[in-house]
Amino acid sequence: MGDIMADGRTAQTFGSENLLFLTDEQLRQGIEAMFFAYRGFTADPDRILSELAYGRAHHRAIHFINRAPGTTVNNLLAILGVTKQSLNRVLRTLISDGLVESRVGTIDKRERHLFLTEQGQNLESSLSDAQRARMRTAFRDAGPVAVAGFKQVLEAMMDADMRRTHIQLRDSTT
Amino acid sequence: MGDIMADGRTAQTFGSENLLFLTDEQLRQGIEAMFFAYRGFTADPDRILSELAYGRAHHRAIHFINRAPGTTVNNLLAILGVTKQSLNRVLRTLISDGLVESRVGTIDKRERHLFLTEQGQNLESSLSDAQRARMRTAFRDAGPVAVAGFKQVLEAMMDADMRRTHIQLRDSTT
DNA sequence: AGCTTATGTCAGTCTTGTTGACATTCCAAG
DNA sequence: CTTGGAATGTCAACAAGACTGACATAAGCT
Repeated sequence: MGDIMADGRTAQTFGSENLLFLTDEQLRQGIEAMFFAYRGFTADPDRILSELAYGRAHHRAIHFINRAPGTTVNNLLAILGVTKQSLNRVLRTLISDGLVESRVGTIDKRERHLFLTEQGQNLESSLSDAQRARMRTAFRDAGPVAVAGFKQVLEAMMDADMRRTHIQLRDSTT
Repeated sequence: MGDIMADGRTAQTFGSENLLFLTDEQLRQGIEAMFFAYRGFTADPDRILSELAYGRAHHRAIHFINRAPGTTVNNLLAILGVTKQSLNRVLRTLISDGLVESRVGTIDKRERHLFLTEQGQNLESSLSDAQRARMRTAFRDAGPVAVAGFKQVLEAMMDADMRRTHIQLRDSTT
């Protein structure tokens, strides 16, 4: 359809042998690699979470509250890309379980600023440790050049607003 | 915890400046990059699917049936990593909607071999086109070296059995 | 003949997402 | 000062897609 040639190469392939890595087959392999890798990426924290009756949504909230302590609900909403009702259900359980603290804003009292309690930080650490251990092994096995390429491709794959959020988080902690 | 040093570097960091990309901060950035990129990765097909009352589960089934036509239900189960009840629900709708055909095996009549109908192939194409378009742009922007690194890290991140499945699929179509 | 395998199906549960409606609180503009 | 809108929270209902457990059927294997 459209730009697909009969032999399965894209139009860009012609005129430059450097672009042979853009065959449909190469792209499909990239797609499958993302699928299988994401499974591995989430497997370790998922195991820990399932024992605590929490899910991935709780992990994501905990991760980004840890990353940007004092963030508002609205800000977290934008990062996570879910509805406030969805996030609220997760936050409610985390707050009532004593993992997250919600403080009314001093400047704007409508806003709630979110922080991890000590207990929340402990869970964050154990989830993060598991995920980082896998990432560390993968990075070490692949080497620095591969890691640079990995990040480059991932950033190019994001939506523009997510790329902005990602870069902002990245640079704020470097 | 455990191997985390006070300054946030991992134990491996010491003794080799080449391994500075393994700081906890670098690993965290990798984790977030995966999260944001995966959102972009699924965004385009998700839009198409939502108009057809299908979800990601249908997409995954269609993708791998297209990739390995004639595959059995059991085989697909292993690739997708879900329960047969979960997969069956998806397959039932796809078969009754005329996108997938299920043929009783000739050698082993217990097995069902799965194929995309012409209609199924059409949907696969439009989903795949959308996803490949994004992947193609990302690959082109990042360049061949980055793409090689990207694939290398993703493979290192997979569980061993998923890596086997991935490599098997990759080599069977090259 | 009996055990195992492959598949399908029914019933129930859980997480996580959705929409819609409505209340509260507060800032800011008229 | 009042009113409109923004930020937040809550309730209710619903759907997708994962899960477990149980059971049925057919076919292959020993």
